[in-house]
Amino acid sequence: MDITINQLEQDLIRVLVKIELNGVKIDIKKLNDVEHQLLNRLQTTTEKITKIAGAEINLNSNEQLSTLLFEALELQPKVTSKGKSGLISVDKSHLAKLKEDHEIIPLILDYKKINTLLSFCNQLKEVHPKTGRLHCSLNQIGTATGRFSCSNPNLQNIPNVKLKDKDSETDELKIIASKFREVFIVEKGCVLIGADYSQIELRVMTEMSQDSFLLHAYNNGVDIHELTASKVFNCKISEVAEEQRKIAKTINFGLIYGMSAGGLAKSLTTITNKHHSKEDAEKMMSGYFNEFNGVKSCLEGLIDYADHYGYSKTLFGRTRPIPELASNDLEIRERGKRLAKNSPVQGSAADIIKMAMVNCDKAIAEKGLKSKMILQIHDELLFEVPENEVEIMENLIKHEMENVVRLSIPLTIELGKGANWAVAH
DNA sequence: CGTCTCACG
DNA sequence: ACGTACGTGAGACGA
Repeated sequence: MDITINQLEQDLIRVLVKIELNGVKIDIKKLNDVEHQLLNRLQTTTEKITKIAGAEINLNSNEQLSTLLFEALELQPKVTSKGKSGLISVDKSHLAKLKEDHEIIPLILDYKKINTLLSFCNQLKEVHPKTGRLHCSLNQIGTATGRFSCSNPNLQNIPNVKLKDKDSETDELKIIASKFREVFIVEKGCVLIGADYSQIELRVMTEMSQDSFLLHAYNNGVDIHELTASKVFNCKISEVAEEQRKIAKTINFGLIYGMSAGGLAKSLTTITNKHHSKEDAEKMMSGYFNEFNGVKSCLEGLIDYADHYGYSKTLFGRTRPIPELASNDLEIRERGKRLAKNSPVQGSAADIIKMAMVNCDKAIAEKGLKSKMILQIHDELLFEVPENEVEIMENLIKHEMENVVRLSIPLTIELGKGANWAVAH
């Protein structure tokens, strides 16, 4: 491991200790209110389901659920995809396909949703008796790529639901789900500031590849998904249709994941609601790599590097062993290639925000400010800021995060503030 | 303790 | 012919 990464992780320890000790303030009253609503809905939903099913059934058991749907109610599964256990999948994407086939399906989907939301209520209730705040563990060596993981409770997977106008009266569960980030509040006299890096992983990809189209786009404020669409569909940027941009966005995501034609096809099918074959996806990918040839050679180079050394490396020297590349099993080697492509991207982004955390902490201390860093969510930092420090902190955060490293393209952040996490995001 | 499901980036 | 992307944690089930 590179010495600068070792130093970074060393410096970071103090920052993480502070974040964990600071904790996050929780609006217990609002949380209880949300829980109450969920419990009510759980009861009515369960009653309806038992009535239709005609018997008590444990909906948390996929086995029992599968028996009910495909044997007792004789529903025809649309896709008979089975996991290792040989059971027909009954996850929400599969259930959604059966929505029209039986009145019980929407109820089951609701039940599952309510259950997961209740689990978040349970986790968030565990505020510390002395501080009255919620203290998670940020696990510094929690992941293979260099990110943190977060546990007890995991505050990096709190539902992030934004309501559109049309949802405001129809989908009650969605409305309840949207409350979860409102529960994250700050002390009286403080403001919550959230700052997240804009497309940091695609920017890292741009830096690593030095692809001329990507460099140009990020240096000139061109919408990256529109650019991608114009290249893949061979049209002018101004002529890109909404759906084409959506597809391009999926391609850009896939790029970061080390996409395969099959994976892209499935994802395209889901987001467009239209079937896309593996061949479709293959065409789009070759179209993409034809244009963005800097990206193409970069990805090939990443595989060669990991193949040669047995590990991948980020822009700043963080390594990840990839023994999968030496496997005799073709599938495992394919996975190794995806890891070799993804890890440097995800890892470099992690390096960048970790450096920014150290710098923000240092700047806050040097200026003798009372503001506190309270959470990191991969590409986002949250701060609890006294009202009289808001302006100085906005400038400080923006400056430290955007200038933490000098790349060929700018790093930009989006900053929001308010009484809770929902409005600060 | 492995598997499945689902929440996040 | 088949399923199908990267990184996590929590919680339930069932062997």
